[in-house]
Amino acid sequence: MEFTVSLDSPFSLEHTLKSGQLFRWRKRGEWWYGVVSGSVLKIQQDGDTLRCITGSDRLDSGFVTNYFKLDEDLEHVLGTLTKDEVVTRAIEKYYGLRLVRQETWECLGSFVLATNANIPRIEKMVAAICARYGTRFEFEGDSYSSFPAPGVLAGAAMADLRACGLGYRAPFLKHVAASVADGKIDFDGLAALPFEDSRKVLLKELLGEKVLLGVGPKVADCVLLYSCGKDEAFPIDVWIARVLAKSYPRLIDSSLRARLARDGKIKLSYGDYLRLSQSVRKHFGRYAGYAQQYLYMDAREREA
DNA sequence: TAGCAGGAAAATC
DNA sequence: GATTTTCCTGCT
Repeated sequence: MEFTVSLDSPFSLEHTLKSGQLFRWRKRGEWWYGVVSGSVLKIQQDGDTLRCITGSDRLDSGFVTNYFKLDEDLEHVLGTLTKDEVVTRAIEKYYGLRLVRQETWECLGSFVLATNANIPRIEKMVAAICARYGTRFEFEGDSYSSFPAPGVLAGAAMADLRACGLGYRAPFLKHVAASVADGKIDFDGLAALPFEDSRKVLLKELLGEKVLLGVGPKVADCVLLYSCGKDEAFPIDVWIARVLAKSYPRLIDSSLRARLARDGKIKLSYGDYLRLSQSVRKHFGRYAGYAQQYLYMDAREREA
């Protein structure tokens, strides 16, 4: 199926797909190829038009609009952020970068793998579990695999999971997959809850047993921001922590600031994370997640 | 709450 | 080629 989507709000496909939210997009020639919802979405931006070619009728213009959140007025969103030189420069540089709305299970499964790994490695791990456990299909003569269903990963042998290069993350992914397969997390309900409540759901325990092993506040924030439309979520990873320490010290409470100055290294305890997260969300406002994504992109590109 | 381990691969030296 | 770092969380 082939169609176009006209943009009436700023959008940069390139910045969005390279911003570290998604792990399954590759550029070949002028086209971006992604496996989304079990089919290939092939897409190219030409000014204010998106050209799309898909392998499934389900991936129509409505789907694309929803996936890239094109219904969200980016100018308005960025206008609400509390500006300063640092975030203003990042926004100018990567203007059009948008948060996406990916499928919650895939997002959760992917970010469980993201602990202590860099992006090339995460992409490799995700590709490996898709190839090993996903459903294979063809598009334009090439072979692709869907992101595996939770029930499939829940039933996977630990040794096979480890063989995908997951290391110590293998048992976490299996556990999370089993919880999801057993319906212990109400994904649909998440979007309807206030932000802090939705995060509590992802971090919750039942009968003294953690429901989602390997999911702490950072991963929870990623899931809520990238798949549940919680635009106020502000995931704090090592890159963002460095940006905050360098450019936003006044958002960091004195105790943490003192420890940062003392040992230089940035390690956030659970309590540190929640306090800092709240402080930063209060500063940037209800679309804080957009500020986070622009700052993250800028910090990473600067390094490269 | 603080300290540490965890597995493997990428970055860096 | 060795060492350090890596979009962190769980356990004690």
